[in-house]
Amino acid sequence: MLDGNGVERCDEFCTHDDLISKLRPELPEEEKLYDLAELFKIFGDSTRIRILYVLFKAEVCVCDIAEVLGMTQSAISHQLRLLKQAKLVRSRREGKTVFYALADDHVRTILGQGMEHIEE
Amino acid sequence: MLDGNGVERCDEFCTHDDLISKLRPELPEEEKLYDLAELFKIFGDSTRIRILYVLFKAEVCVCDIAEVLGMTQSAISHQLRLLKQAKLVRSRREGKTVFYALADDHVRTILGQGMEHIEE
DNA sequence: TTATCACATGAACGATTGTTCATATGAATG
DNA sequence: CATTCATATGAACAATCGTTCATGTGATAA
Repeated sequence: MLDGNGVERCDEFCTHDDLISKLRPELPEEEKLYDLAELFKIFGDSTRIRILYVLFKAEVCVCDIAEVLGMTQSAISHQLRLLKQAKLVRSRREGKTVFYALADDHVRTILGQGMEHIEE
Repeated sequence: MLDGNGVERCDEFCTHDDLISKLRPELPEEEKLYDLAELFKIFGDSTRIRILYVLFKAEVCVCDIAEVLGMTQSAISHQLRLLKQAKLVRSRREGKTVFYALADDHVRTILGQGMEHIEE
């Protein structure tokens, strides 16, 4: 499956060696591509998407998110943890309550672009 | 876990009923949010991200993608199928060879925005 | 301090997902 | 036609992921 395995490689006729040697160095670092996939993985769950849309316009506490989405506080809290680790949301404590909000307009843009795509 | 379950709900004091009743109707349709998550799920895999970046500038055949990424033709083909179903890539047949390319600039924008986010 | 409330977290189970292997399709060539 | 080559696809297994349940943490108030 790796290079040099003749069985899995195309013939000389199909494999455009010059194209390949040109493309390879133009790719971003392997690690960045991995991190990028990890980022989109966070967007790739309907519960998290719904949470992000709840936060689209307002700053909301965990309890209210759970209430709006009809899910347990625990499930929401687990997802908020992932969203925060990915820096898609930020949190602010006020007494016993913790308010969450979208981290920046970057998140809004990505959500908007995605929404445009599926509406085509 | 659904509404009306007192155990899982916050108290009156925490639950901001007016905020909730204001937020709920502002959310996009449940189905759209689900579809949006499905879209981002496609971006959320490093193999697919790498394929998309191979296609970022050039139109490339399946065999060459496999060669550049050092993976089997089968694995690449399976992923290209998902990418095409999500309309992130388009394909063009030329004899025995099938060339793939990014579907539109929408895809480029989403990739670019994501890349900016992780580089912050 | 003790009790209560809002939220966070660890373990575990069921469901989803990506790869491999084997095989099938579809196009060109002899 | 039969063969070859590029690609597509089905089944199956390992690994990852999201939820639930139980419990822990941090803050307020009595």
